[in-house]
Amino acid sequence: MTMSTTSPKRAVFEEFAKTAKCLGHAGRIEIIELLAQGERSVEAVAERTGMTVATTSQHLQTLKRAGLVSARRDGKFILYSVSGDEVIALISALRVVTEQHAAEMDRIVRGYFDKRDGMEPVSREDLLERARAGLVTVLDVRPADEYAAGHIPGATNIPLSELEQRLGDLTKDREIIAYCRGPYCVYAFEAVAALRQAGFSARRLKGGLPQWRTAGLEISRDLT
Amino acid sequence: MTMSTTSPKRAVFEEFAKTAKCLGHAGRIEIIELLAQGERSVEAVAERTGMTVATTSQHLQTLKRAGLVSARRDGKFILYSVSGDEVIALISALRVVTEQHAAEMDRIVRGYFDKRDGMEPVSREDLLERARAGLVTVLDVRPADEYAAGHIPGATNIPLSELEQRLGDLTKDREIIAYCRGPYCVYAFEAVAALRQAGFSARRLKGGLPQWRTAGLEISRDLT
DNA sequence: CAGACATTCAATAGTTATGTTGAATGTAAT
DNA sequence: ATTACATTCAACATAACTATTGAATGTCTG
Repeated sequence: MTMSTTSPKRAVFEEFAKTAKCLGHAGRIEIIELLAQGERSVEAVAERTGMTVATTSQHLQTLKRAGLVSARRDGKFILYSVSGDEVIALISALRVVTEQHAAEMDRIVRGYFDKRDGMEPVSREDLLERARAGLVTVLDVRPADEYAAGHIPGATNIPLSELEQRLGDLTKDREIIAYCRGPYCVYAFEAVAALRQAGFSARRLKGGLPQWRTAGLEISRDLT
Repeated sequence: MTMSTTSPKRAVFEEFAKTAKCLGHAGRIEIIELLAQGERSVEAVAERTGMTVATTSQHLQTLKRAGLVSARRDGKFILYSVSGDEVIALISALRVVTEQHAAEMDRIVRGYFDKRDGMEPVSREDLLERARAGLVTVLDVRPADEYAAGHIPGATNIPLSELEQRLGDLTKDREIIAYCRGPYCVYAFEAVAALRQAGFSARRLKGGLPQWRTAGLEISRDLT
């Protein structure tokens, strides 16, 4: 029953492996997470990640070959972006598995950040209780239009793309709880990482707005 | 703003990359898909994949180190199994991205199998119509207990683990449409691949039983 | 305890990935 | 055209991964 090395089945697995191999490099994952926030030029990516332009370009081409990112030309620049939501779902799944299973993860995160709060998300019940008591800032990091279409009551909206510039809008007095679209969305993860690096105490809501809605909890809406 | 090479952010990405690197090898992906069907000994995996026992053992240890598979001792044997459903979701996400984006994929699959039908799933509507006309065999490849708890009317149940031995139960006269738990379940993919290799005409249902249920379609149940 | 067997370890050679260099495209302005 | 600039290419040294071999470990059976 065992086929030769070039059995069709093996060839298919080989393709899967090629995709995975692309993600087997910290720099490339960082690039994808960056591009998940919006399209960027090679130089912009290089600057943000600290890699040289040539190296960045090569990584971007590797990602493009695997179909994970797409490129378009705009004048002198070539703008890269992630190819689709499935790619975001993929690295989210990667994140979930890594966080669940790699015990080292916890040690690294806890070593650098606050001892008490790791990457564990906050439950909806906890959020409601503490928000009512005024103990936390609820932060919606989705784009403004999605926020307008419906958000958790009392939540502040700062899209992830503007977070860095608007850190001054936030207070360090209360813990910040960030949320985005759902368990397969990276925005909240990114926001928490950025906020902690900036000295804030931050965690993310378990799930996202769709799950909040499903749980039958209240939603605010901006009238147009 | 650019931190040194050992910034906490980079360290986190490094962990993600470690997990992904594990999947960057066709043999290891094949192992995971095998173990997704049930726990197996090193030798059993080696035999099925055609790798030597030593090589298989090393791959299994790599997977274990990354938390993707777990091991337990049973007498002389060490039985490996996937660590959890998140792992299955991860490789399913990998599969989705690869199938969507890697153009090569199609060429490989179409080259080996029937020209007309690739990997595109069959819609619920198509399935219903053609099943009523007696044009297709609907195949439920989930474990027997899940089948008993609810299945598509008229579906035949052959759990994936028994499929190879029970190929004789199926007819080559009609196309076979396989389904399992849902878009994040690998069973149907596996079944279609196996059936095609055995000379059957086979495709998979888009989604799975939960989606069927959600769409408000009829479900049969075995009485206990 | 001795033998059989499943699995793992250690060392090695061949292969592949990575990041750096400096040069080569290709596009937009002068 | 010529210049400036963003990106890519090509080639190399270094590092990491892979499969093989034969030996070592640990568990059951008689």
